[in-house]
Amino acid sequence: MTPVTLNAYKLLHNGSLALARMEANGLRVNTSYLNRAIEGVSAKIKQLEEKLRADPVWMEWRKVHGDRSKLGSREQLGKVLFDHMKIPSPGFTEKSEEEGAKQRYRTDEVAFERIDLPFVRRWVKVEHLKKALSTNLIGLYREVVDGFVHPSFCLHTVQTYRSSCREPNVQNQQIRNPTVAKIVRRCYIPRDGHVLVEIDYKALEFKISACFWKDPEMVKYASDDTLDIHRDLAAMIFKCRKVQVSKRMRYLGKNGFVFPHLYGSYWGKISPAIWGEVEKLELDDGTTLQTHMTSKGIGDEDSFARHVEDVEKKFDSRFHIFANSRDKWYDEYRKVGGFPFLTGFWAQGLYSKNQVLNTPIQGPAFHCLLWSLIQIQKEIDQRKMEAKLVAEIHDSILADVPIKEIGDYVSLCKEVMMERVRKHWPWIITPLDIEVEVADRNWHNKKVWPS
DNA sequence: CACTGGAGCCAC
DNA sequence: AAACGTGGCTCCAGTG
Repeated sequence: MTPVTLNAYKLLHNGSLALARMEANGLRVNTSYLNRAIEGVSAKIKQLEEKLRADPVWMEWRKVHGDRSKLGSREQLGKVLFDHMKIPSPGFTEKSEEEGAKQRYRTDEVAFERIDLPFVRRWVKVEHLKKALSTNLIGLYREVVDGFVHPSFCLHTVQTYRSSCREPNVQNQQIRNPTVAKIVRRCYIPRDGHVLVEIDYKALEFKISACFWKDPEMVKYASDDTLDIHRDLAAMIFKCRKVQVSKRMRYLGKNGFVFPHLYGSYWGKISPAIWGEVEKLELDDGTTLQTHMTSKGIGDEDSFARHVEDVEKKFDSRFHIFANSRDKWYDEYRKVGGFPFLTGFWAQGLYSKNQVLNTPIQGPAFHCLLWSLIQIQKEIDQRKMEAKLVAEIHDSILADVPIKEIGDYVSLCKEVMMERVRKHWPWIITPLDIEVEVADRNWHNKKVWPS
């Protein structure tokens, strides 16, 4: 892949300079909290592991694996549960299917979910804590210098010309699991007299998808504040009214259906995961989602799969330009051996069909953020502001801003991210919108900033 | 002992 | 026919 236009070259050049400034700034870390968190979580893990070792399942484990027994070994646990305790197997991993490959049981969370044993429940809990401890807490500790951490942001590693981040990766700090998110994100704090301001583009990838496919119905959807594609698809999938869609249901609409479908997955692959969640969810009136679905004539996994297939058809007939353009786009790639980006790059070489559908959206979506980041850094310098950009997470910018500059910083970002970038790239034919969050104490306690 | 691949989990 | 994309990071198992 190559930046084939001057603008594309400049974007990477100036982008690297802006990211370098960000790296130099660094994020402030609450080191005394970090130390306490490491101690606290370690103690909790130790305590839970003692309980695990007192459990009959551990006796069985010892019988099977003897002195080689390792509490952290998924493979060993799989053998204990599915071979020796005769618990129904969740099947084997994908690689196991390959010629001559070793047969390994699936040992992910879903595989363990339906096993109602205290040992297994506790084991999964310990794994969550271990992940937070080793990756997020100790991984951070290792990189802190004088109370600051300076992650490396790269523009040269990602196939789609997105960015990546390492040592530590602050682009994958936990946020979904509330308990763990709190432990992890409290490490990151603003400088004295500052707050952390995080500004993200709302539904950026869906909007860029609309711009890319030039589907009028998609553009309409992406341009109307009162419409919400993820919520509306959740309502269709769960056969309920839009107002009944909870946060979790919307999440499933977005990550369980809309994105997978936009990037080439299909009902047979995505419906089982959503169905698995139906059992756990309730509607606002207290009825379980499962009961609700049954009352709508969808009582099992198979009928749900057919229903999702139907939703897919409705999605494609509603956004028919999107649905019908995809094959043409892919055929053109196969003829030419490459494809252009809206941002002036050219992708050349072997790509799978789904990569050909995803890359021209994922890349340019990030480029909107990168272009904005460059401009915002430039303005901060010119205006001699004290605000410091400290991180970027694909569609959001994290800054460490003096309290007295919050107003100026937010209006600067609004102007750049919503107005100027559209003047720079006229192919952006939907409005762009942002959400502002401010954290006065740490990255975890961020609150939506009314605007 | 260094290294690699598999499996899994975190984010967008 | 096949079947969502991009990363970083960790632990374990196995190899030389």
